[in-house]
Amino acid sequence: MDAALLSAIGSPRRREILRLLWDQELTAGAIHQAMPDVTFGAVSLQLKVLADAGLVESRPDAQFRVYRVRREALGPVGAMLETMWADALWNLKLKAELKESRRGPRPRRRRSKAR
Amino acid sequence: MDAALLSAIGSPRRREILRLLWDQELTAGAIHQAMPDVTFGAVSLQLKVLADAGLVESRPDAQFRVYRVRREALGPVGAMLETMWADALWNLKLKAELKESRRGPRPRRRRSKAR
DNA sequence: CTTGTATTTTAGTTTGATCTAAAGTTACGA
DNA sequence: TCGTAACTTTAGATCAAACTAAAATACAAG
Repeated sequence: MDAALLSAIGSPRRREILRLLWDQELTAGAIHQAMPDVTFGAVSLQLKVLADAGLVESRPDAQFRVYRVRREALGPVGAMLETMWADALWNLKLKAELKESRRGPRPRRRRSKAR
Repeated sequence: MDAALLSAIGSPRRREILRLLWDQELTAGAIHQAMPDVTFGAVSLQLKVLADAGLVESRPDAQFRVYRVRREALGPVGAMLETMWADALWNLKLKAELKESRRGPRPRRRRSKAR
């Protein structure tokens, strides 16, 4: 219930992750597969922000790392998010919103392997 | 109850304004007086963001413009903010947090009048 | 120990958010 | 109508969030 929580859920990208994790545990890799427009590294960084804010936690599981939401940390905001996600209009807006809110460099061509 | 609300309360500066307005109406000028580290223009811009998110509204009053919080738009988040503000520890942290989270240019010396 | 897979961390880049300063707008009152 | 006060908007500057690519780490299994 502090400022870090509020700024954590202020980011559409992080809300996207929360939504994926809302009713299932997922590995970092699975989260990344569901977010094809960013690199694995970017997902990992946002997971760290969420973890530092206490909104998600992870445990090792063989060679994987499994993430889950800590709903209790969200308090009443959890219900708000659920309402937003249940709203069909919101779903339609999601893609546009993510595209709009993109920051950072555009994808670059991977340098072709030196031979 | 949409994404604009969540990103609006994600900013410490805007939460500071919400707090000032929480239990009283204030003119834009009065808000600025309570925030001596930013210019009037910056306050006005943040008030616009809050108004666009539906979190505050304003009405003209003679030569002034009076702002007030629309608590109903905040839903359960309002109670969360109150809890945060009631927490004495949070109060101690406020100044440091604002200093840390500053963005944009540092104040420049006002150019001395050409003579 | 080596190889491969999963993830984190680092270094560097881009862009939007936030700011300042100044110009523009609106409304009151002399 | 003119001036002034209150506020908003614009143009430009700076900073940190969010990204990419690549290097580093962790850990399992052969």
